[in-house]
Amino acid sequence: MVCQTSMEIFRHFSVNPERLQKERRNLLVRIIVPETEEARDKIIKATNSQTPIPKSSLRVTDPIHRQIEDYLKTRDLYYDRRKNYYKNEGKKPKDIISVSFLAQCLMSVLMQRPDSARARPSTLLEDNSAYKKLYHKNNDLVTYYLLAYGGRKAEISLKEKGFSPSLVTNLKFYVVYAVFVLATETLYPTNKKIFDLDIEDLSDDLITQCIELTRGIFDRLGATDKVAKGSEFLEKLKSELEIIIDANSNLEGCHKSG
DNA sequence: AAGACTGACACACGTTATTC
DNA sequence: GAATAACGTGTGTCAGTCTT
Repeated sequence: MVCQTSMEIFRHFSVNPERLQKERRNLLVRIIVPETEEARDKIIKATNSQTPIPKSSLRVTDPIHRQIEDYLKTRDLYYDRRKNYYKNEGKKPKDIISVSFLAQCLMSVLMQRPDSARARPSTLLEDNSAYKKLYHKNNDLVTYYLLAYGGRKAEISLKEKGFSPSLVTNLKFYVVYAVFVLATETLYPTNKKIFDLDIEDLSDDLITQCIELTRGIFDRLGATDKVAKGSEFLEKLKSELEIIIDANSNLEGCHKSG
């Protein structure tokens, strides 16, 4: 890709200005200034189609991803639609949300598939019906923000608690799922339910509770990669979450009647 | 049953932080 | 300010699982 090449050349001569004198090679560059963002993305898509690129990464030219990027930016999260764009802008890694990470959070919560998010992240995105469900144009952008925010917060929390890198990857999407289940009080959180949430609903306490819950089940099942990729973990987690939800709603019932 | 596909892992490399 | 340590990133291999 030309922008990548030109970027590298610029960096090279920025670091080594003296080499500019000796350099005699030429490079033909065609500069196109698109009128709109849509046109720009079409060009990217067309020029990239010469060399095969996985479908999932080409999807990021869909309008919905630009909308997500624009929205997250207003909340100080940076959606890495164009790889390394925000890194080059000097944004902090913890504020940069990769396309695949958001996708994994989405499938964990909206499709209740943390196992797939952990083990087979791109497979689901290749499937058109799943993709359309996760990135439906009617989904409110707040939903994407809350999922990105909650996902990143869970990830950071796991790291801060000193969990090993592999344990973090094995647990994080289950934690994200659990957090949103308890926050929305349903095993099957929808866009609508998440939309009604607030940042404060995704508290440190809730995340800690979910980390302990998932960790406990994971350990009991053997704490291996296989467990994190399999289906039993999710089943156990769901049934324990259901018990907690019931207990919470009974508690509320008592408060209201009493 | 085979092939596709995944993340973990190890490693090399470059950048940033720390120390003296 | 240089030397060193710590950290982060990219790449390739590998074992294991899921899909067909």
